[in-house]
Amino acid sequence: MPDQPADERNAAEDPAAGDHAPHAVEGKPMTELERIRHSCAHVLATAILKLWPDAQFAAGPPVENGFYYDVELGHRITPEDFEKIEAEMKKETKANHVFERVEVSRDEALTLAEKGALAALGERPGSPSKFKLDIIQHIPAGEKITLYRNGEFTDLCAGPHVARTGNIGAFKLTHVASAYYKGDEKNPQLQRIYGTAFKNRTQLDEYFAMLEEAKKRDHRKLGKELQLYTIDEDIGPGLVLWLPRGGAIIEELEKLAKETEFQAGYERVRTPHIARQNIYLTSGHLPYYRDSMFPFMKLDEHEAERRRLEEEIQSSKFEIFFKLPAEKRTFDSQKTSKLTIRDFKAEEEEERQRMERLCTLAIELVERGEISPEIIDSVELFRKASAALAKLPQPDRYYLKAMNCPHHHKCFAAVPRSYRDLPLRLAEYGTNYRYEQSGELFGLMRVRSMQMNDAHIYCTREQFESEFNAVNEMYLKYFKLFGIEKYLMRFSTHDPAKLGQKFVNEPELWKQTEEMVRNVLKTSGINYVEVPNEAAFYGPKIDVQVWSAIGREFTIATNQVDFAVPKRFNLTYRTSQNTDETPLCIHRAPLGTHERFIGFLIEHYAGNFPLWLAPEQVRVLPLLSGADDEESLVQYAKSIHHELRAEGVRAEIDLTTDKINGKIARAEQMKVHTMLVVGRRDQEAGNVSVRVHGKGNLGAKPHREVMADLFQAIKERRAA
RNA sequence: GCCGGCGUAGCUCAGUGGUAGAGCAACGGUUUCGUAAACCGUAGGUCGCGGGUUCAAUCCCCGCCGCCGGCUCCA
Repeated sequence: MPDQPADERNAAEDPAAGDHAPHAVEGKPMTELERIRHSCAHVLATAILKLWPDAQFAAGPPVENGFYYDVELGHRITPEDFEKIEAEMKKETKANHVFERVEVSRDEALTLAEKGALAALGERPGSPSKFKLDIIQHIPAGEKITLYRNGEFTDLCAGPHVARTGNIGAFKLTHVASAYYKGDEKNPQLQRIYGTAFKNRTQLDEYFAMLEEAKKRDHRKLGKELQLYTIDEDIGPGLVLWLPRGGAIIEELEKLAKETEFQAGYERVRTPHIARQNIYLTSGHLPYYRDSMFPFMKLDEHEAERRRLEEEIQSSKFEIFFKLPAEKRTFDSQKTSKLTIRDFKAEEEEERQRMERLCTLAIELVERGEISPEIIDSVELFRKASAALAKLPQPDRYYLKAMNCPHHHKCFAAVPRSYRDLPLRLAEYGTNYRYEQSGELFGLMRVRSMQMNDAHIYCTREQFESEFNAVNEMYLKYFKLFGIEKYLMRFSTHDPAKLGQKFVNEPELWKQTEEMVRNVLKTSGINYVEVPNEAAFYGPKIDVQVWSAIGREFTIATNQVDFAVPKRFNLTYRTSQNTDETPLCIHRAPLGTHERFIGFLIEHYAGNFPLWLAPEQVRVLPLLSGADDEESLVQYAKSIHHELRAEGVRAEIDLTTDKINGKIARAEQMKVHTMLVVGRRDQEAGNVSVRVHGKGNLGAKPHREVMADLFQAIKERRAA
């Protein structure tokens, strides 16, 4: 990275880098590969300056699979420019310049930046290195400031670097995108040029070959090819239509979840997709997360009347406002960016009261003869319309639910609860709708409608630890079943300094629950990291990250402790001492949402689902020629097909008269798990010939044996 | 939401300022055929949508919608 720690922080926040990314952290030495990439970023900047001398550079760190450099430049760099830039870079690496480290004082650094000589080939009078200037100003006092030189190029940089530009073995620019300076959308947008570099050509080639492989696993590509799902723009972006083959996977996942949860003592509830506004005021979601929810549906029997009155109020407001002397217009509305629930509810009322004060003032002024009496008409109109509006019944507002908790809390509250009822575990594959920003939508991974493997566990403090542990056990069980080896639990905790602001003011509960969660994680030997200051406002949480085979990282599931919202809902149970107590709530979703989880599974399995999950488990392929004497062979094939269907196996049969090679090719392309080839020879011997996707021809076996094995493999959810 | 790129048949893609093609899939026919594609034929498109420039627009310009790569965001 060419810059000082300010930039390293920036890189550390780069989602592309990820927490597992081996990027440089202050105080930790860079790996050799990182030094190569970091140095290559300097070479990139050098090349860009040779082509466009007025380029201004910001940050250029190594990231997970390469490096980037952010540049401000009038010319819009496109991939067509890459060849040109790479040619210049080549010259620089061929020249084999030394990376020379120079320690400078803060003043020297500032002077150079003023002269435009940082991230530059020399001084550029009149165009200071503005981003570098800003970075220098953010370097903490007392910290060393260093420059690195390679050839003509000098950059502000904490290092380290490879010894010489020639040590960068092989590199390639990959793409260009835009990024805000320091990741803040209020800052200018820069062009971010991505590239990658390796020790040698072979490794670079291997990397690109790996990318090609990864592309083949992309869930969007496979999802289309395997006819799992579609997203139709007439239905809406981010709204997934599950086709029968994808629906089959959903069925299996739900069967799995229902079995597992039943055995773990969960009970299932079913709740509607919408709810009235009030519930989201109670839960706190509406003031905080209104932007992520679809706009409400308004059911208003008095719509026309209400609109008329609102217009009257609006116009009389303006009349009053403008007829008042300027200095009396104390109209400034408080900024509502930090809405609390109460504020939200009271917003309209406060506005009305503000106006009412103005009305009273107006009347006083008229009485004192300070202003013309015609304002009285407006005041009367305003008061009349306001009163009439207040009398109208409030319209109903319904929201699509963005989460299931409020509905489940109401299920808890519907029946008087005793400590004997706890823990109460309410589960539902709930459908949620979230209005994600358009630019966020991404295949199945980020959608606007989703179905979540949700449940809320209501328990006492004494029960908490064992309940939380049981949830974790369930996660581990699922990881094993799906062969997920690389996972990480991010345990997000609170910052005591922010109690009452970002986090509910319950210091004891925070401490207790965090300690209990930590205990569970430690004793169960789960792979986790603790992330301070990232908890939910109502309690500590665990985000479960897994990595797909193409190295994409996904937060697949979440597991949260909630000791605040149940209180808001006045949820209580009767204790053995005959007092009322608020339960703790554990929110958990081990299989996340169908959308994201299946998206993950597609990439994880590369579309080659194990038998129990495969959309089409078996296809029967009779060897047919279309001749007249094949009737009994057709019957044999059909009987096998029927037998499978009768056992609930997703089996199809291919009765076309295509050659067997053609039938097999089609079945393989759709990644059908097991193909049963039946010809005359098999029929006569009571056999079927088994072919398994990815394993090829396994030869003829007795029909009964094959069936029994298929049923068994499905029943035990065998891995392959 | 922001910056940039892209949008041609069900799918993968070619193509041009003079209203469009290929392969696969589909459909019809022919084919005695044992483990990744037999052969012939037919049909299929308002070239994302709307406006503009032009004698003429799928192609050039503008707006919108959608997708892709990033940024921001992610209870």
